Amino acid sequence: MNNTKQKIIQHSLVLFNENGISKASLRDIAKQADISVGNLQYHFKKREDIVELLYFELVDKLDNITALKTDDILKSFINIGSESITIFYDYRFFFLDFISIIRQHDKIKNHYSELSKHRKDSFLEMIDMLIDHGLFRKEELKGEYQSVYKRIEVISNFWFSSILIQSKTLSKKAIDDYSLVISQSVYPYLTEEGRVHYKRMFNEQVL
Amino acid sequence: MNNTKQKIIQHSLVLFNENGISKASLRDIAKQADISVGNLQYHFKKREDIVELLYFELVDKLDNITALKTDDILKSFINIGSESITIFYDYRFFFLDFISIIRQHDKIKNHYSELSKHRKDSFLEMIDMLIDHGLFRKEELKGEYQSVYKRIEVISNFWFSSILIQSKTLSKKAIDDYSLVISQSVYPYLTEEGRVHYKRMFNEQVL
DNA sequence: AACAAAGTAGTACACTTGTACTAATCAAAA
DNA sequence: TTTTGATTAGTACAAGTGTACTACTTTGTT
Repeated sequence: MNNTKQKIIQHSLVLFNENGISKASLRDIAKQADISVGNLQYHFKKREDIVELLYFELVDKLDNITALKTDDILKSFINIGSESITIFYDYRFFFLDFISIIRQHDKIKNHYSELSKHRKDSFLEMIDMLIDHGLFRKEELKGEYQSVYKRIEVISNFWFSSILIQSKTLSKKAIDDYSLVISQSVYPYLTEEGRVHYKRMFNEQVL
Repeated sequence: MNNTKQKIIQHSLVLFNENGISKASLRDIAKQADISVGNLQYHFKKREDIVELLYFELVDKLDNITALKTDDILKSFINIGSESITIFYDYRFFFLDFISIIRQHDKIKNHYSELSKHRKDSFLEMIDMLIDHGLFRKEELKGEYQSVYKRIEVISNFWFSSILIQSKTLSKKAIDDYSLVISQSVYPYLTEEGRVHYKRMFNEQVL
């Protein structure tokens, strides 16, 4: 990608993450990237093109999460979550402005919808494997693990928003907090054997 | 409250809920309420005053959730959640624009922060009661129920946002979906006796 | 009836925004 | 070297926004 173009999206990302998309005017971005507004417009015909490009950058990075095939399947299950949220953090503007973006970009909306479906399928597949390995218990309610996924989905999409509501700023600590909350949310579904693994992984103090 | 003022906030709420705060200009609101912009400005010096007033309306309604002291304590536990989310729905603009509101209104941010703390305390008290009654199991991880609350908090705050990401519009069905997801999220913490109650309440098909 | 206060309408202004447009500069190929 | 196309800067404009301001109308009190 062009050097200038690179500079633009790089600085856009910073501005977006800091104060939200709506607070970053084209003039702000141009100034930050140390180029003229005319130049900015030359590279991005429409303002929203920047957002789209950043979104698909995010998607790319998510696609490249390798399952990290450890022999410990529970560990890689948890790892995928951690890696995802780490990428989310880098593009947090997207999640902080989720609704307004979705309302404006049908393309992004549709794409993310599809992406979520895939992620859900992968999740459920992984759960099946974990059940087969005797680490997770079987479903006791109808659609129980779908419901588990739904919860994790909401929490991951809006974790940073949730943090920002209560604290002044957002830091990388939010990533670890997320991992803790998610792993704890999964704990009750573990079998005896699964809990042994869990304990080993987190050195969690089981009461 | 004044009749005109009432009309303003009523129509503001509709517009806000439909397309988000940022898409509702003062002229839009005035037009919708069938008054002049001048008149609108007479009643609300600053645009943000409307938002604040609506927010405190929401808070008022939340305060008035009576515990509905059924003899069934599990039922009233679930009921509080349902009633909350029903009120949330009426003021959904607030949750759909959560971050931008928070960024703009320190007053609201601080207030909601406090409110959340109270809600958390109430939640944990209720859990203690449920444990005492033998319906919930004891904590097995450190801060386990705090983590449960955190999850419920995020999900309730961003449930409607989450729905809107995937579907075209928002309907009251979202309320029931929420109740299902939340009750399922609590199920694994129930004791044997608790699960009997649960089954009775929801006629849930336990596999 | 008179009058003060509250309520209402309409206009105007200053500011910001996205973006269209033109001219200047640069890079590279012929 | 010339020339062509890509890149950059700067200016201008139209639209929309919040809000200040003035004048008119209604209401209620004395």
